[in-house]
Amino acid sequence: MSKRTTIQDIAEKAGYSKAAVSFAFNDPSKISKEAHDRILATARELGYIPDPMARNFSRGRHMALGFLLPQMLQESLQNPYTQSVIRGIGEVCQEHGYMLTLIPPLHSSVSEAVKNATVDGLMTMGFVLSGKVRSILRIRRMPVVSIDGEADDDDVHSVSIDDEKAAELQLRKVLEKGHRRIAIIALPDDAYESSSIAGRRRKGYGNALSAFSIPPESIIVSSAKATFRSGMETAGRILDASSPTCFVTMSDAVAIGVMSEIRRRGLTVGDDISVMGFDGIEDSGFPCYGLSTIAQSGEEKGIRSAELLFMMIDGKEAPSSIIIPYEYREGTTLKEVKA
Amino acid sequence: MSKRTTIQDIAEKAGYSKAAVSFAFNDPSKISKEAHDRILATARELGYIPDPMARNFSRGRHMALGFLLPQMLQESLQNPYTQSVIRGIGEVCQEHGYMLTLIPPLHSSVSEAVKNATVDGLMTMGFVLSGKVRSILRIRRMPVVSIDGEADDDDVHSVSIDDEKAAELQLRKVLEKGHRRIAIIALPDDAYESSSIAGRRRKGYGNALSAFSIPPESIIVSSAKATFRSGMETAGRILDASSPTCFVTMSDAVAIGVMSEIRRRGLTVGDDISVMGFDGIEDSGFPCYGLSTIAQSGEEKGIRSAELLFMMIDGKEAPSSIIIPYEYREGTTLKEVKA
DNA sequence: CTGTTAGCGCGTTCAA
DNA sequence: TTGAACGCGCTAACAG
Repeated sequence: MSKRTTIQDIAEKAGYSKAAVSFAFNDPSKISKEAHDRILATARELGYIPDPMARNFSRGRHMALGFLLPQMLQESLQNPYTQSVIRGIGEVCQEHGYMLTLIPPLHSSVSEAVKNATVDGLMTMGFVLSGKVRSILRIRRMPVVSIDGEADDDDVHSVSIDDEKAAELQLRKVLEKGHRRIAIIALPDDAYESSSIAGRRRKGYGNALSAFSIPPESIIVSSAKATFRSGMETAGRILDASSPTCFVTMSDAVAIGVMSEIRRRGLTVGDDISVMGFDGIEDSGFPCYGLSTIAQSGEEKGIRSAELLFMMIDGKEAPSSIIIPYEYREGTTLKEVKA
Repeated sequence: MSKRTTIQDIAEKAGYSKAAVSFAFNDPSKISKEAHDRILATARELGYIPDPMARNFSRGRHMALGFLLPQMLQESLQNPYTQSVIRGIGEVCQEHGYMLTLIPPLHSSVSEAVKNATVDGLMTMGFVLSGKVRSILRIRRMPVVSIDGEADDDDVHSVSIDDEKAAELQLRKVLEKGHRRIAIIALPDDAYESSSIAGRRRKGYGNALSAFSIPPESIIVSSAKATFRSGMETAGRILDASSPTCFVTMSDAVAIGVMSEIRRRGLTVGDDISVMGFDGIEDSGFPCYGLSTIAQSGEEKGIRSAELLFMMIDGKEAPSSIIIPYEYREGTTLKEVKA
């Protein structure tokens, strides 16, 4: 197995210096057309492609953005909403000539992963960064954008919607339709903190309830991972034990699971039991069978996050927090409660 | 903005050589416990983390596998089957302490992307690598695994099922149920080649048809991208123009779209029109409402591919082609044709 | 066994 | 157009 062809080999064979070869590939205007031609011809002949890692190393750039995966690649990637966010990020990366690196916990450790990540910036979605991880990021001077994360933070910039208000709107719509036997399926609090997305939305639910003078105790609240299956299972458990007139979920994926379980039991979504989702994954081409939901553009979140990250990487002034819009999307799964 | 802390700084401050510092992080057994402690303490104090890029550069490894995205990040990532493959890859990466890099066409060029990809190996799914790309890969000595790609190839190893046989089985099941007015929705041929996945499966369909002595002309064949939306639209067009008793698709995503369109028209899947899928995405937690399908494990494909890649990276002997099993999965969407 | 020296990997880029 | 320094950590060879 012969050694790789290096810039040196080309320089020698072509009769120029390493610098000239480098220019031939990066800035032909700095050398003569003749040199340029000769060098490229030699490169083609010997089969030479500048080693991207060496290149990145000397330029001090990785040409990749990282997406930090909290735990299981499994769950996160299963959610169509996450996918649309990734798609948004991917678009921006592509424009900038960047790659997108998925970073799973390295040997089960997020901090190890962050220590070793060869990326110019990092994004995270919906989970609270531990102090340890943040300190590593600070030492590495790595720009971070937290999607759906804590809003006000010195180091970590964020992109999100106003989750409290959005959740309040969501529940208001349900209450306005007369529902009182409501089952809320929240996202798991990844921390017990109220700064988490689930915490903020719960607060919004509280606001809606008190606006309608409804005691929080009358509402069934459980939580489920943002997957279809988890939605099915949770709905199953709830329906075994009680009979809500409406399910309110914090994610469309869960809502779809709930709907599927409702149908499995021979009931009709909408007429028998109402369902309210959150995310608006129909936008990403996913069939949602008329799911009523709070729509927020995952793609836009991804785009804005990546753009934010690139601003930081380029040393430009960047807003510490971006709030994107949301809206109630009327569907056919939320109906007036039966008398 | 002060400079990053380097191994040099730690060496000086701790009173040891650079080598000692390096050992402290990589192979503590080569130095005394005392030195180890002092060095790590100093590192913590000054805020030092070995630069992963420099590390990778000197070790000659990227610690990342690449997943080449043919065109739009959009479509590929939208398909639950692709996701399950990625999940499989992710698992293996995690075990090996590797990252997974998604590689979109760089500035719209796949070859540019491949030239610049900082990964130790590459995977591709369901599309034929151009000669140009292959030559780049050869020059870069980059191991490649093609998932669902060409089977027999010198450089490119592959992981797939026996698509021809699987497709034959799929159509046989449909024919056995008495269907004759059949609409096949194939995948687009990404090349006009019969070596493509769509080509191989079409061949299988041909075999099934001739086994039943049915003229191929009596079958409606169209093609659609592997997305829900595309499935809906294509089904819509077909139903506007004709009335098949059964849809046969090359992907569950399309099948789900078809089912959704059938329902939208007030018809019942199974009783009015049968639907047959391909992939078995239910395994990945996706609600498929009893879709009859040819199941192949995406996760296993991902796992085997990544493992294959790691063998090649480690210079071990690796099989040039891996065939994984598939099976017909009976559901409720394929029924006996009405008399 | 502990620790050091020195050179390497491969392009990039500045001063000449 | 080029020589030489540089980026940063790894590691073979060697000395105490």
